[in-house]
Amino acid sequence: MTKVTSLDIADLAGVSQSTVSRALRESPLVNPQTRRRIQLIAREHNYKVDISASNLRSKHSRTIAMLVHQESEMDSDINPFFVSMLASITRAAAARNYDVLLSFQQLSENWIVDYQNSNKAEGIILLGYGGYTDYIRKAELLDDAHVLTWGPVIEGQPGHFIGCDNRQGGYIATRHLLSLGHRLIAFLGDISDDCPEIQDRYFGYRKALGEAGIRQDEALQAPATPAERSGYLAAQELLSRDVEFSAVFCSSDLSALGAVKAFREGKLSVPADISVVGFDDIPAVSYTTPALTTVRQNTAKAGEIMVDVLLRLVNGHTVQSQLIEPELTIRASCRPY
Amino acid sequence: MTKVTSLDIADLAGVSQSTVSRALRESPLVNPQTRRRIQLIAREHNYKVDISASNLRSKHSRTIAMLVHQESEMDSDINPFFVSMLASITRAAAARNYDVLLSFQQLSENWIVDYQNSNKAEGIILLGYGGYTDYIRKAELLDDAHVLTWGPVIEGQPGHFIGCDNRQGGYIATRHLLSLGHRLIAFLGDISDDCPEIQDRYFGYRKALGEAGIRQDEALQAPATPAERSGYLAAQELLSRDVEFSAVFCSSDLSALGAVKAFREGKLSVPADISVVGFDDIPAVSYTTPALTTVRQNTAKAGEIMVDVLLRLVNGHTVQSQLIEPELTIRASCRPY
DNA sequence: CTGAAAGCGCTTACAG
DNA sequence: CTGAAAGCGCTTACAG
Repeated sequence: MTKVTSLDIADLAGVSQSTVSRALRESPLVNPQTRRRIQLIAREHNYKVDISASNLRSKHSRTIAMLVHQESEMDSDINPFFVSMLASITRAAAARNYDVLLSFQQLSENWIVDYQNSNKAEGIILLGYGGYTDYIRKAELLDDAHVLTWGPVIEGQPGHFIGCDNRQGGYIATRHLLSLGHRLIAFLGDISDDCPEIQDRYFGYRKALGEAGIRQDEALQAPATPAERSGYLAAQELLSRDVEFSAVFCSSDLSALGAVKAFREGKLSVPADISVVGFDDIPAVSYTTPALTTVRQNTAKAGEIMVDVLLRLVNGHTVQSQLIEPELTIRASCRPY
Repeated sequence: MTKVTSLDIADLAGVSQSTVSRALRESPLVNPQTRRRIQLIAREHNYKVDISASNLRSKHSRTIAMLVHQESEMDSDINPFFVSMLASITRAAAARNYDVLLSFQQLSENWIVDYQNSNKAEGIILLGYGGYTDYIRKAELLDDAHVLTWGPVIEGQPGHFIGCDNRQGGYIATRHLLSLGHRLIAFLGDISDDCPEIQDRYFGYRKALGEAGIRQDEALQAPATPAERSGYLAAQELLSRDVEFSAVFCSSDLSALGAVKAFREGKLSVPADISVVGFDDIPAVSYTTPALTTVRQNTAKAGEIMVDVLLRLVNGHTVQSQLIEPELTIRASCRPY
C-alpha cells in the first residue's frame, strides 16, 4: 500500500492540491462545503498531512523538547513533582497542538544546538536543573536560545525561568504553624547556595518567625535533600540533638514523608506530638496517614504557563521570568499546640 | 541571522552539496580527509542537518512515540515503575539515535493513525495499558501498525507485547517465603480477568504453594490495586478477618508499602511479626525501613528490549512477544518463621 | 571518490 | 474562493 498524499485526496475530491492543503488547515479561504467534503474524504482514507513536508515548508516544527535532568545514568528515581510537571507540560503542549520530545540527560551546549538548529524543536524546557544554577549561568547560549527553565528566579540571572514563589511558600507554611500556637518550629532542608529554591523557602520561614518575634534557633535546622531517606535521617539528627520543638516545616514532601517515619519510630505521633508541613503537594501525600499538610505548587497551572511563555519566547516576544503563587493545603498533619 | 544550510557548508568547503550531505552522514564514499574537513566546518558554524528536510527525503523520522495511559486528566500520580520504564526507553532510544515523542492520554485509533500516517513517529510504545486488554483486543489496527505494548503476553492475542514473566515472579516470591519456613502466606492483589498481569503473579503464588503441599486459603487473599492506599486498606481488611498468616506477597511495591504501614499501625512489626515481599522494585523501596524484599523487573533491560523489538517491527521483521525474567531482590522485610 | 539533478510532500505568495 | 507554480533543504540514484 502506497502512501496517500494530498494529491490523491485532491484527485478524489476533484479539486487542486492547494485547496486540499488549505481545507485541512481550516483556512477560511476555502468554501465551507468544499472544506467539509475534503476533510471527510481525507478521514475516510486515513490521510494525514506529512509532518516532515509540512515542517520543512512552513519552517515550524510545532514541537518542544523537554530535558529532564538526571544526575546519573542509573538513577531512575525522579521526584514525583517533576513527573507531574512533565505530564502537565505535555498536556498543555498538546492542547496547543504541540508535540513534546523527551530526553533525560545532562544539559550540554551541544544538545541545545542540536535541537534548535536541526529544527527538531522550536524551544526547550529544562526540568530538575535546580542545583545547576552555576552551569546555566555560564551558558550564554541560553539567552538567545529558546530555553525555559523551571527553577529559582534570581535577580540579574541570564536565561528565562519560571518557578514557585518559594519565599512566600515558606512564609505561609510557617505562618500556619504559628497560627496554631507553635513557637518552636524546626526547618528541614539544604540552605546552601547550591539550592536557591530551598534557601528561599528558608527565608520565608525566617521572615514569619521574625514577624512573630521568635529568634530562630540554629539547632532547629537540619539539612535534607528532597528524598524520603534524607528527611528520615535529618529528623533523626534533629531528635538526637535533644532540642525541643513541636513542629517541623519540611522543604519538600519527600523529606516530610521520611521525617514522619523517623518520628514514628521515635515513638512520637504526628500530629499529636509533632506537627509537620511539607512542600510540593505530590500526589502521594494526600493518601498517607496522616495526610500531609503541605504547600501546593500547582503543576497543572505551572505547565500551562511554561508552555505559554516558551511559545511567546519562540515567537520573538520578550518574556519575563515569573513566579507562581503557592497555596497552603491543609490536611491532617498539624494540630494546635 | 539567516539559516545555515548544507549549501553554505558546501561553499565554505569548496565541495558540492551532495558531498556535504554524505560527509555528515559518515558515508564511506567520501574521502576521509574531506569528510573530516567538512565536519569541522559544519561544527564551527553550528550547522545541523535540517531534520524535516532529511525526514521528508529519506522517509524516516528516527522518532518513536511513547503513549502513557492516564485514567483521568487530573491524575498525575503515575506509578514509579512506569516512570522508570519511560526513562529507560528514552535512553535506549537515544542510544540508537532515535528521538522520543511523549504523550499522556487514552489510546484511540485516531491517535495511532495520526502518529503513523503523519510520519511523526515510526512506531509507538504503549505504557500502562494493563487494564485495557479488551480495548486493545478490539483494535485490529494494532496488528499492522507498529505498536508495542508493555503488558501481559496472552496466547493468541493480536498486537505485540513485551512483559515480565509474572507467573515466574509470583513463583519465586512465594518460594522465597516458603524457604524461610512460612506456611500461611497471604496474597494482596486484584486477581480478576481485568488484570492479567496480577493474575499471573497469583498463579505463580498458587503454583509454589501447591508444590509445597499447601492448600490455598481464600481468606488469605485480598484485592488491591498498585497503589499505597489500596495496599493499606487491603492489609487492614486482612487483619480484620482474623485469619492467621505470617507472610504476605504483595503484587506491587506500592501496595506493599501501604500494607507495611497498616501492619505497623496494627502493632505488628515487619519483618518480626510479618514478612512482606513486593513486586516491581521501584526505586523507593530500597530506602524504606525495612528495605523491601521484592521481585525486580529490570526496567533498563526492558527498555532496551522494547526499543529493539519496536525497531525490528518498524523494519518489517516479524517479532515475537517476549517475556523478561524477573529476579528476586532480597532486602530486609522477611525473616524465617 | 565526487557532482549534477531529481524529487520527497507539503505551504504559500501570486494571479485570477 | 480556487489553481498553477515555486521552493523549503535535504538524500540518493545516476553518471563519471
